[in-house]
Amino acid sequence: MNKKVSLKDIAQRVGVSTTLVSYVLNNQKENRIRKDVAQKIRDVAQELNYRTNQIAKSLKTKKTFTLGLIVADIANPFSSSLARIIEDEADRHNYTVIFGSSDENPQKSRKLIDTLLKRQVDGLIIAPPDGAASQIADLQRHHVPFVLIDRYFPDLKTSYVALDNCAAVYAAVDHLIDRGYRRIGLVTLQSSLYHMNERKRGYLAALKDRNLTFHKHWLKEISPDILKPEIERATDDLLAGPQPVEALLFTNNTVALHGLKYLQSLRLRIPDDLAIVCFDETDALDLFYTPITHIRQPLREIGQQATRILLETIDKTNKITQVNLQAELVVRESTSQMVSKLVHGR
Amino acid sequence: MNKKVSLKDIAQRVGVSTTLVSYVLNNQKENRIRKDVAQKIRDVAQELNYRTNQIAKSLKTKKTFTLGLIVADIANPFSSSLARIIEDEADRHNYTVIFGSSDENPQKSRKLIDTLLKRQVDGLIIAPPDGAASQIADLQRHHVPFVLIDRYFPDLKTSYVALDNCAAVYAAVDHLIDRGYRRIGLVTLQSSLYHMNERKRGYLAALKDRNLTFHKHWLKEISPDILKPEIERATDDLLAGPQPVEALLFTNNTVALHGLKYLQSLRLRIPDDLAIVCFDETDALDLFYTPITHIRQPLREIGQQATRILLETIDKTNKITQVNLQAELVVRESTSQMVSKLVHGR
DNA sequence: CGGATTTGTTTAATCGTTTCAACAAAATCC
DNA sequence: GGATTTTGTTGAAACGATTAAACAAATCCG
Repeated sequence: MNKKVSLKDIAQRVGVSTTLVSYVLNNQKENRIRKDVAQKIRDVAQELNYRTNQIAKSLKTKKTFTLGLIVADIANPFSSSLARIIEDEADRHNYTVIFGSSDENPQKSRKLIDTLLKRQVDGLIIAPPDGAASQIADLQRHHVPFVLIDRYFPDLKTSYVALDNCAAVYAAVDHLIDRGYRRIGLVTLQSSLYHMNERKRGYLAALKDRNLTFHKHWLKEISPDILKPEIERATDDLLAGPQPVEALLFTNNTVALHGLKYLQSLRLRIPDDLAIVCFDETDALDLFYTPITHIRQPLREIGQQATRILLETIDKTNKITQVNLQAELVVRESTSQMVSKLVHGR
Repeated sequence: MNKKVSLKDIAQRVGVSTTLVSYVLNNQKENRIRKDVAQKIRDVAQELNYRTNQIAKSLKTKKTFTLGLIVADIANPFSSSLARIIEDEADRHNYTVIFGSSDENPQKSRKLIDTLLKRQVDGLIIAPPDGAASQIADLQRHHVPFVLIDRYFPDLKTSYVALDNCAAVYAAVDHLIDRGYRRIGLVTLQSSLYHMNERKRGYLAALKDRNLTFHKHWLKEISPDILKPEIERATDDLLAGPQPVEALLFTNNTVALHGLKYLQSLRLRIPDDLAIVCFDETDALDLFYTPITHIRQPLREIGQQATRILLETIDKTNKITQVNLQAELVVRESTSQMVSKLVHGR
């Protein structure tokens, strides 16, 4: 690699001090510096193809203009869409983003936080995995600027931008009931994360408020490690017996994807045999033969707000901001008014 | 934010020099340092929750252990899957990744390269957009370690890891012909990027080698800016007239997604009305009602090799490595043996 | 005209590390 | 027992920038 050009090189070439070069290239003390000297410096900088050493600058100024982003898995469209929005929003303020995937694993998350802090990121945007509460509390104790996204810990008074998950699922289940479905199943992930519990809570609350008795075998909690087989078994279960569910709600995009694939392979007709609601919007949903009713998270809003809040926190340390956003229920044909069963069933 | 703990703080607390602390924490001069002093230093470091300031370290050592990654769009599953593989591979060597999306825009790409170099990344992995050849040549001229992925410039002697795109499409078209299809359309992106041309070349070569005359209206080149309407129009075109195409090949995942959505909305039966091959593998494909024959890129291989080559380049400057990988044609039902038309047509 | 002010530039310290060279004290050698 | 080597530690310069303070020269002002 070519020796890199430093302020000193420019200074020598022009015959001035590095201080002066620094002032000129940072547009400081403009009224004090002779125009011709300034121009000369700029010219030489250009000519030598000078590029600020941001590392040196950061060391001195104690600011890296870098944000750390921890998502569950950057390969998951939910994470990567969010990452893209955050990237753009950060860029708008001249920040760049270092990212890492925690794989829902608190050890990895801890290691990532450590790595990012060693690199002196100015702040963190974190989708914390299950079991990361103590790490987050630590961050707070050390006054590291951060914002949680997607998930948060209700016991911890931290900034976050998240969805009102309970309301989101409540609305979806309510909609199913409106459309005539009574036996409604929920396929969700085993997790003690608050946001996942909220989804469960919304489901139960909606059933209760509409006076439907809940049967506990309608609620399937899947181990994230053996997702695919468990989803298939859960689906089989829900559809078996004399009283199969009439509608099914998948509580995130991964579960939905595997679930839909399986339903496809069973040649089930949606919504005639089974109504479907999915959490999260993915390109994939569009390719399913029946357009799928789904819960759309305001990703742009989440990403932008999180970035905005983080940048504010970085600037003036104090204050905590908590944002709860509402999901949108996008109604499609997978939850059309239930007719067939009415005809047959009564 | 709490004042951060530095080597000096530890040194003062223990009553030794920062030099000694540095040696201990970096496991240097182990045989020279008294065991009890070393232990004391480690204890205090732990107690104060010391975290190396990687910025300072990097400034001194001229190594950031950071890779810059430039993809077209991190929100695109192709990019994000690759990003994830690169992240893991980098992590295995204690590197972290800063990323940016170029949106296929050479200005953005130039700006990203600049930003990343200012941050003194040790090397770059780049999927260069159309029109970025000169930027890449510049990098080379300045001996910046980098590897291109997915795309490259045949005129430039740079390291890259890419697919043999010509062979990939050739095999797909060959397969279609084997299965009895004769009128085969190609929907691709307008682009002067070599890899896209190669896809076109593979298509034409396959037709030629099998003695099928090519009709130029079978080849549709879409403007990336107005993707959706143009794909729909192209599809309409290809299916119109007395001699509609019998098979269609979409040359990347975005085109495929929009194309399939549109075919879905037309209620076309795949493969009876039209056989389909898609470039790239996505989760989305699995939800289409007919399993889709597709060209699978060896993403893991691409990401791992690119990272490996980059790290090698960083270590011992010289040598250029060019890797051409073969795609795999995953045959599914969307290209079943053509029967219907045979019956009707003859 | 001479002191005060303004103009244009430089000196030097600093950020938190690393690392070479120096050094005192202890151990070894002849 | 004095010279030499080894052991354990420290001083100081350096990385490439920023920035407060100092300073010389030019200009102003009464």
